[in-house]
Amino acid sequence: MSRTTLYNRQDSLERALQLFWQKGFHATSLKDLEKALDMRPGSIYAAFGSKDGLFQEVLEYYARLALAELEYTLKTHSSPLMGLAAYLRQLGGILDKELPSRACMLVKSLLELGAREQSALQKVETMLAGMEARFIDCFTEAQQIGELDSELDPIRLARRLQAEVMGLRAFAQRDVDSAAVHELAEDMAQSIEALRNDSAIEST
Amino acid sequence: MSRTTLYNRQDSLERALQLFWQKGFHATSLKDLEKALDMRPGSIYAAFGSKDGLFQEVLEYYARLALAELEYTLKTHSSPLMGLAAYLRQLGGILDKELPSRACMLVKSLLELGAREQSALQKVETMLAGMEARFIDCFTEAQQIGELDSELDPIRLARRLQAEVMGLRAFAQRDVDSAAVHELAEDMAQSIEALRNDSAIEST
DNA sequence: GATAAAATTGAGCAATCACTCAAATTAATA
DNA sequence: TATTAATTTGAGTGATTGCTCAATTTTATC
Repeated sequence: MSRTTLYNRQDSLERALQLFWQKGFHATSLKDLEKALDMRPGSIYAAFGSKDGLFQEVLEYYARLALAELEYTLKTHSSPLMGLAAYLRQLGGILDKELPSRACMLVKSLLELGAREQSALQKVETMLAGMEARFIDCFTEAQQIGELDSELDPIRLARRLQAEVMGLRAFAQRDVDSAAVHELAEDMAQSIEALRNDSAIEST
Repeated sequence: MSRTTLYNRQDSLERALQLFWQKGFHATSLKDLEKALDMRPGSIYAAFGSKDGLFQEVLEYYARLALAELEYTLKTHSSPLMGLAAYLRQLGGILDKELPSRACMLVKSLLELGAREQSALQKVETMLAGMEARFIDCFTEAQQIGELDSELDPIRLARRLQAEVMGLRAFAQRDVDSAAVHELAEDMAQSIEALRNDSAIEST
């Protein structure tokens, strides 16, 4: 009975991600996808239902990667605030890597998608809320260990940080030097570090 | 001889701006434009050459408005830094207005357009550089009147501010409360005000 | 009112869009 | 090896894309 799928789903998502991330949803045609995935239209529709369906699965894949990267950076640093600062500095090197786009794919989608792609847009919103939630946890944890003033609002700080990341990556999409983006990220990282309590700094 | 144009060019640009700003370049069809401008395809092409040509003229119109708004805010405030802070606070109210999009149309275009729209993309880049240049002038002037520490780099501050504006407006495109955006803008505005020299603050 | 030049029209072009489905192919089981 | 069910194929669907141009309409001048 049956026949095992020829195409590796993860691999297909990876290839589709390259395309969608670079060109956006509307500018990516099914012809493009057929070529990139080396699949015929029928196979694509059997596997993913529609262009929109494939896009949404790609979005989830992207968000999973993005969250994992943040998680790794946080884990490999000594404290929440130092971890967030490192995350920003890491983004400062985004022009050196060879990526489909410097801008965040969630933000690209947030700005591009309209009411006709409401379902995907909702997914984007949920994922951005997830990122914000992770930032909130960071600041809350920083307060609990005495790294951050307990008077400050973790939610407000998290939103500010998310806006900074969005801005940094949108700016990096401009035709600018790598050095300019590094400097920008450095300035943002120092703003995070400036939030640290003196006592927390002494213990470093 | 001759016949005067029936359609008002400025009015057409205004209507096209609403569409392009809301839906983006790719998702806006000529059918959409025909309806919005109440013009038949031939007239549109006689007046603007192509969809891309119309889009570029709309971009220029948008940038002119955006720069004028910044200029007005700067002029109606007591100093460069207070003007920039006011500009940010003003953006905090963006959710209250009824605009085609909360995101900056230049940033939307920067993230959406690809190599196939290279000419428009170049225009976007130039206009963003123009905005950055205006910010640089502000910080430089602030230094000249002693409002800003002369050790600081106006270029670096300007890029940071541009990234903040990009981030604020991208964040505002999310499904969030007006209050959250106001708070975010307030925090950014205070970061600008924190740059002011003590002597400048005393003289207020 | 006749003339001429410019502006506007809208049917329709070739190309591309996302997508379908009957037929062919494949692989696991009997 | 034959059977069977799942997978893959790719020619082709109708709709929509950006755009053209011959014909029509309009207005300024004589």
